[in-house]
This record gives sequence, structure tokens and C-alpha cells, in this order.
Amino acid sequence: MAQGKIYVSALEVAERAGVSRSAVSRTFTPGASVSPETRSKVIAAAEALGYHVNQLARGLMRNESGIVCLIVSDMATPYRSSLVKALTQHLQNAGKIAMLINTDRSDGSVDLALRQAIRYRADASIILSGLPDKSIADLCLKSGQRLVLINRNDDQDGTLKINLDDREAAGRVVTAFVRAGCSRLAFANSDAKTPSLMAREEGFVDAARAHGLDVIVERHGGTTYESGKVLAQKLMTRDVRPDAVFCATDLLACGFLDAARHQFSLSVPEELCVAGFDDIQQASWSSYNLTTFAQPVEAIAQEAVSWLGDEMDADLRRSRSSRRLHADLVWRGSIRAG
Amino acid sequence: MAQGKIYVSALEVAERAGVSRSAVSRTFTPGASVSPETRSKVIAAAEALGYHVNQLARGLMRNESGIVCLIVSDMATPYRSSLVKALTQHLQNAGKIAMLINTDRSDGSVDLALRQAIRYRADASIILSGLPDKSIADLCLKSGQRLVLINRNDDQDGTLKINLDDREAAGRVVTAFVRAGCSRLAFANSDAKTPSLMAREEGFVDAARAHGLDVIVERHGGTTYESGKVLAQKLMTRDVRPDAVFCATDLLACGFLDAARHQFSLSVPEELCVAGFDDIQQASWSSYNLTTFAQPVEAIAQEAVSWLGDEMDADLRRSRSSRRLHADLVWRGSIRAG
DNA sequence: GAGAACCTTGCACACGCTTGCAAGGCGGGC
DNA sequence: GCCCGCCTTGCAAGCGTGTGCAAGGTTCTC
Repeated sequence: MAQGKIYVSALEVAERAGVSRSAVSRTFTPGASVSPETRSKVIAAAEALGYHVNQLARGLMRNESGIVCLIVSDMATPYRSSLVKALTQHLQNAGKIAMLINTDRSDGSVDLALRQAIRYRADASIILSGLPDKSIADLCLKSGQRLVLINRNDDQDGTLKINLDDREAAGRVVTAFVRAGCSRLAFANSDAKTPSLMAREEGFVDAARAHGLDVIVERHGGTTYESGKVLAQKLMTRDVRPDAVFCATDLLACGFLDAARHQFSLSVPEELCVAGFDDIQQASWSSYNLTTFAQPVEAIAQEAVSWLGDEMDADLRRSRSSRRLHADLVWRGSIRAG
Repeated sequence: MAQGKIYVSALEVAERAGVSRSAVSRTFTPGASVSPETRSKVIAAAEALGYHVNQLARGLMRNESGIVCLIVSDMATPYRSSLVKALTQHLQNAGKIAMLINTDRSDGSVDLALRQAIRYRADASIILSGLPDKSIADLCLKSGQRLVLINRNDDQDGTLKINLDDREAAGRVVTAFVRAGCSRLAFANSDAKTPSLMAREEGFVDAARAHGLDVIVERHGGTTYESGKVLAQKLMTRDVRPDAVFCATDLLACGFLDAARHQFSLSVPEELCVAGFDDIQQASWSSYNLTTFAQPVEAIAQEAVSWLGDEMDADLRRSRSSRRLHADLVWRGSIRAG
């Protein structure tokens, strides 16, 4: 009784329905050949007994578990959690299921996560943070597992890389700042030096230079609210205060705005223009009202999941292995109108 | 090549190591009897071939998949995502793995989710939102699956119910409001009528009554930032404005605060005291600086996961089937000091 | 009405693993 | 020297499913 009675198997259903076990199997296999009457007998019996196909066994046979691993750190962060949500939802719609692995801990934890994915014979892994060791990634691919990298630009063959047009987006912010009459530009970054963060930084600096403007770059900590505050301290205590700052992330921007307003009593956007990136929920809250770039979360999820569903041979897989999506600028109140 | 070579099996490892398949199996089974030399031969071979135990097959045999289903809606919400994160982490530490199921869609979706859990022979399901149909919950239990309900007070036997002391917490807010000299109390709630939300509301109303005070209760929409704003509209346009309002949730409180400050130009806590519940990240942001109750997220996760790990017979399971945790009051600046 | 084409169904094998069982090897106690 | 017990190891049965194959049944065509 401690080990409650086990699950009911297809055999029991077959016996009750007076058919063979294969008939049961076929009833629950889309596209298999079963007569309507057999099917209904089976379904009735299954219903009565509370039968549910054992996906473990099915996965074993089909060599396709239906599991997709989501490998992620900082998952309680607004942007990450919305991405995880979208991915989970899209996977469900596609008949797959999400397995969640947290990699906040040590550094080899992405590798550990991929090992776990292999053990569960996941059909694919989607990596939202960190980068896997080449050898383990190769093992995944060789085993027939698909790999999606979001916002990491590793050049691993056979994976789908989804990125945004970070550089171009950064350029558009410069334009907006210039139109607003700003000239003392700054970039507030975390020092995580993630590919996408660096792309924004470099894009910003380059575009500013094209306008003949220099940029003060400051980096600190992780991409958190607190880091945003610290960055504000650093930038706003300089001899010459910037009048426009692009924060690499909305979370940074929120911290930055709070510090700028409450500690330095600056009014935004009159004395200071600020832009962020991600368009997290909080960016639209009236205390922040932040002009920012929207992560196309739905499009990312859509793209990733549909790629997983695609039938494809090795060539096609390689040819479509990189997607670059567009980040829309969402105008709110933290930049003066041009 | 389209269907990349399959995974390497224990048999191949056995052949390479010159031992039997059982030896390989035992090497990767903690506590099994293998001599050190055999073990090291096996490990070497496994390493060389890139072998990883197939958890699907292992789960099939052991009747224990290692999978735990997290059934959740609104997972991009700050509180929910932090709970999901904590649970995922604790499960990993316990050697289990989290399967994530989103139930934002239709209403029977919790049942669908549990069906999915059954199909994957999950060892347990943790339900963070919604309530399962009795029959399907019974099926889970009968199949030997464990069920944890967080903040839902269904009275299903054999499940672990984790709740907070919502009523008592609400009472403590009343005390704080009274100490601050407030007398026109209001409660801002969503109209979701979730057990925990209603417990807070009733606890607040009752405690106020014990102090001889009436409470204006307003309910609207989901537990979102936007609902908080609407609730502020409703409460602040009354003939007699409340001077203290307890929001059922931090998200409501943030919306409420923003509307109160920016639309009604009220200063908090001078003219209006506000309290929330959950202690989400944003509550500590300086724009809000919200006095609130901390969801003991870690303790909840700890409690749930350790219960899952417990060996227990039916009696013990029933006797420990309900846990009530304490929510600490986190003092910040949205209530005047007494 | 006969033969072909098609649909349905059961059999049996395969998937990769765990584990009870028995046999073998080894050392220790008398 | 013998017997007992322990540790290790291989064998083989089984977990619950999918699916190729062949046999049987039905329908269609001419």
C-alpha cells in the first residue's frame, strides 16, 4: 500500500476490450490502422480502467521521448521567465513537453544539464544561458538531439542560433538620443560580457562615433536592478554628467532610473534620457515608463519550436542554422520626443 | 544521417569493457555490488563511448522516473517564477528533475496537465495554481503518484497541502495600520477568489472588526499590476478615501501605488499607508519600497521536496499531509512607523 | 462470380535497462 | 583440509510499448 498499485497497462485494456494488445497500441497511435469499432471498444475500456499510454516505454521504442530540455539560469528574472513561459507554451502546442533545468550554480552546470538531457533522451535542448562544452554539445548532436542556442553566438554546427539585431537596435537608440538633443552619451552595462550585451554596447559606441560622439561605457555586476543603481552612482558622480544613457537591460534601466530620480533628483526625460532593452513588464509600469526594445519573445519561441518540428536532413539543418530577429523600439516616456 | 546515429547502449559498453551488461548496469546503480576493477573498466569504456544511462528505460524498470511535474499558470509573474525556480533547484538537489506544464489556457487544463504527468509516469506533481478534478487526482494517487498542492486548500486525502498563515498575517497588518493611526481601512483584492487571497481578505476584515473598524473591500480582475491601478481608481474616487489599504498581492500593490501617487498625487506613507503580500523583487525597488509579507519560497520548496523524498506508508502520509508556514512581515517605507 | 486490392488484426520481436537467482571464487575458522 | 559465508558476476526474465509481417476478411472491379 505504501507503493500504491502500479499503473494499468495496455495488456489489461486489451483483455477487457477483448482485443489484442497491438490494437490498443494502435488506437493510441495517430495514423495507425484500427477499425472504428475496435477503437471505440478500446477507448471505452481504457476510460474505465484509467489507462494512459506510458510515454517512457513509448519513447524507448520510438527513440523519441517528446521531451525538450530548457536550460536556463536566472529564471526568476522577468525576461527569462517570460521566455520560459512562451517556450513551454509553444512546446505544449506542438505536442512536446518542457523539462526545466536550472544552471544557477557552478560553472560546469550547463554540461551537467545537457548530460541530464541525454539521459532522458530529450529530443532537443534549448539553451537560454551559458554555453556548453564543445565535446558535450557534439555528443548531443551525434546522438540525434537538436540544439537551440538563444542569444549565444557559439559557432557550433547543426544547432539553431537565434539572435536579435542588437547592433542595429543600439544604432536606433543613438539616433533617438541625438534627435532629443542629447550629446553626452553613456552606456550602462553589466560586466557579464554576454554576446548580446556586448553587441548592444559595441553597436551603440560605433553608431555614436558615426555621429561624431563619444560614449562613456560603464560596466558593473550582473544584469540586475541593483547593478543599475550602482551604475547610476558611477555615471552621475562624474565631472560631466551624461545626458542620455542606454542601459543594456531593462532591469539595469529600472535600477538606474530609480537611483537617478531618487538619489540624484534628476527628472526623466527632461534632464536625462534613458533607454533599456527587453521590454519587461516593469518597463511599462508608470514609475518607469521606459522606452525600450521589445524582445520578440513569442517569435523566438515560435521559431525555436517550429525548427524542432521540422523534418530535415543534415544539409538543410545547417543551412537554416541561424535566425536573426528584429527588436521593435517601444516608445514610452524616458526619451524626449525629437 | 538525418536521424543521427542513435545513442550508445550498455551492451556496447559491456563489450568494450569485456564484461557483461549487468556489470555496466550495476556500475551506474548506487549501492550495487561491483568490484572496483570492474567498475573502473566500465567507467573507462563508458567515458570513451559517451555512454549515458537511458532514464526512460531505467524508469520503466524501476517504476520510478525521477520526474516531478510542476503545474503552474501565470508563470511569468514574479512570485510564480521565483517559486518555480526554487522548486526546480531543490528538485535537482534531490536528484529529481522538473517537468514544466503551463495551464494558462482553458479551464480543464490542470486535468490535462495531470494526464501528461501520468503519461510520463511522474513520481509526483506539484500544483501551483488551479485545482484538479477529484477523479483525476484520485487516479494519480492510486497510481502511486504523490501530489503537492501549494496555496490551494482542497481536501484531498494523501496529498501534501502547503499553506501560509494568511489570516494571521492579515491580522498583523491591521495592527500596523492602527498603530500608524489609520482608521479608514480598505482591502484591494483580485476577484479570482483563490483560497489564499480570500483568507487574507477575511483575516483582514475580521481583525479590523476586532478593532472596531470597518473595511471597504474592492475586488477586480486578476492579480496583476493593471488591476491594482483599477482598484486605486475605485477606492480613491470614493467620497471618503481610505487612509490604509492592504493589497492582496504585491503586484496589485505596485499598480495601486503607482496610481495613487501619479494619478491622485498622494504621498505614501504620509497620506496613505499601503501593504502588500509576496515580497516580490519589485517590492524592494525604491519606487515602491513596499512593506509586505515574504512568501517563504525556499521553505515551501524545501518542504515540498523533502516530503517527496520521504519514505512513508499511507498512515504517515496522511498524518503529515498539511503544512502551514509563516509569512514574515518585511518592514519598508509604505506604512508609517507606529 | 472470381480475382485483386485494401483494410484490419494478431503474433512476435525489439527497445535499453534492472534485478532475482544461482554459480563461481575466495578467504577464514575449526 | 573442509565447510561455510561473502563478494562478484553472468544469465535470463521482465518492464510497457511500437511495428513489420503475414493471415484473414471485406469490398470493388470487370
